[in-house]
Amino acid sequence: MLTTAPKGTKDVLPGESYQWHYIENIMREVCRVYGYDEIRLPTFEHTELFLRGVGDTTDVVQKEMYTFEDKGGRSITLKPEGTAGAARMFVEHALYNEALPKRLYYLNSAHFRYERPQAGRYREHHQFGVEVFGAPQSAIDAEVIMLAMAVLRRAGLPNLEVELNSIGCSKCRPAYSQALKEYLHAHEDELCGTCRERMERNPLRVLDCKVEGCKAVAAAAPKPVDYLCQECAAHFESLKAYLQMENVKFRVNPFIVRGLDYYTRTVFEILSPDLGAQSTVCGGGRYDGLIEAVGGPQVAGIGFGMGMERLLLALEKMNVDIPKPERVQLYVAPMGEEASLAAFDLVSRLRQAGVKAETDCVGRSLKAQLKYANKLDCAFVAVVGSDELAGGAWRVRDMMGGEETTRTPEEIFQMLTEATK
RNA sequence: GUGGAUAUAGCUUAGUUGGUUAAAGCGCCAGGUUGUGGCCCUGGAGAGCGUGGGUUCGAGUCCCACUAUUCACCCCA
Repeated sequence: MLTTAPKGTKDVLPGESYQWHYIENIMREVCRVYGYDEIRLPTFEHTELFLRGVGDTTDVVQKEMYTFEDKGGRSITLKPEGTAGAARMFVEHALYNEALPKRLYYLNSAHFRYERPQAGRYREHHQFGVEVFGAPQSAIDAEVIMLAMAVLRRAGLPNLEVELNSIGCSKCRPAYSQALKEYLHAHEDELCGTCRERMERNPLRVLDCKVEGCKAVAAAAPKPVDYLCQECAAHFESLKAYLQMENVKFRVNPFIVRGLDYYTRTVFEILSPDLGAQSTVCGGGRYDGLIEAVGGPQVAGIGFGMGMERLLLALEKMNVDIPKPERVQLYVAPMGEEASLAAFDLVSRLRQAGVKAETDCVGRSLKAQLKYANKLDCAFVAVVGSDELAGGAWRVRDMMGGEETTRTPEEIFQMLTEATK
């Protein structure tokens, strides 16, 4: 117990952190080009925020939140998703008074959901995500989807599928809900137990039930797309036109409705079909009513979340080549105390000059040091003993070929600092 | 929350029909010339077999429970 990480959590080991850096750099770089600014938000929020923002009928809120009372008697929840917190920040700091739209992103943001872990699903996972406030036009929907695709493509992920849907707005939703409920009532006996329950409260969710009987009912059910009001329909058409113009392949999937209540109009998912059961790498949509729901003015919003562990898992499954971290440029192998001091000094100078260098600090024999340097995959090893100290020239071994030259410490310093320039 | 699978050294595994001090490869450490790596050789450290019960003269090997891991459902990133 003591030496086991809690269920559903995962350590990033020293040999794998470079993979995170790889995707983080891509995310930052793509966001830079698209003009998105980074935000960092708290890991926990008042429980109330998620009840109001995400919706208290959703599975996420009802059964997956890590909620507890703090010592001051407040109900606190570790964030299960990122958008509600961003909306809260937007309202709290009155960012709607600044130039809109506000394009924002976050990464390595920890999210918590109490679920049974499995491949690509953790109780604590990290998301890269984007939120844009104050842009109701469909051009932003297209931009956000393209940004997500740009990140995934740059990371090297093949076989991506974009699935798109529109679930309408507060104007057209009631008529649709009505029609859907009537239809579902007529087919109630064909539905599974859960669907019969949620049919009243949250009928949309029946559409993506995976039970065979429900799938059959859902297949013939009224679709949100057929009930869109004129504005929503136009918005959706326009989004599709943007994507087509930019050659973003997508498929309209009338069954994606997403599990968070704040979505309006556009919802989308990006799938990596080779990922197994948890194939959604990225999911998001528009939330034009959320800012108001958390107490702000009426400001449109759209965003997505991308699972970083899932992206990494997909890259691994697809054997995507991630650039290895920089090797140690020089290992200095001293023999004797005096040599150790000289070695320490050269290494310090190299480090200050930005060269990745290392020397012995556990008193190993020369042979053992060379073995160690070999394991580290060092480019060069410099050997210093009493002879070298006396003559002023150290032996420098190229670990690739094995050939040795002699150079003064100053020459070694020059050689390596030149190389990094 | 539901269902299935698995649980032996740091890692990957072997452990015959239950029977002496639990085995191998990799990795780690040290040697194989008194100052030289990657190959090879030798030696060493390291598990008492997930935990707790039970059956038995005797269990890593059988039974039960628990826990953990894992895959799928559900949900979602």
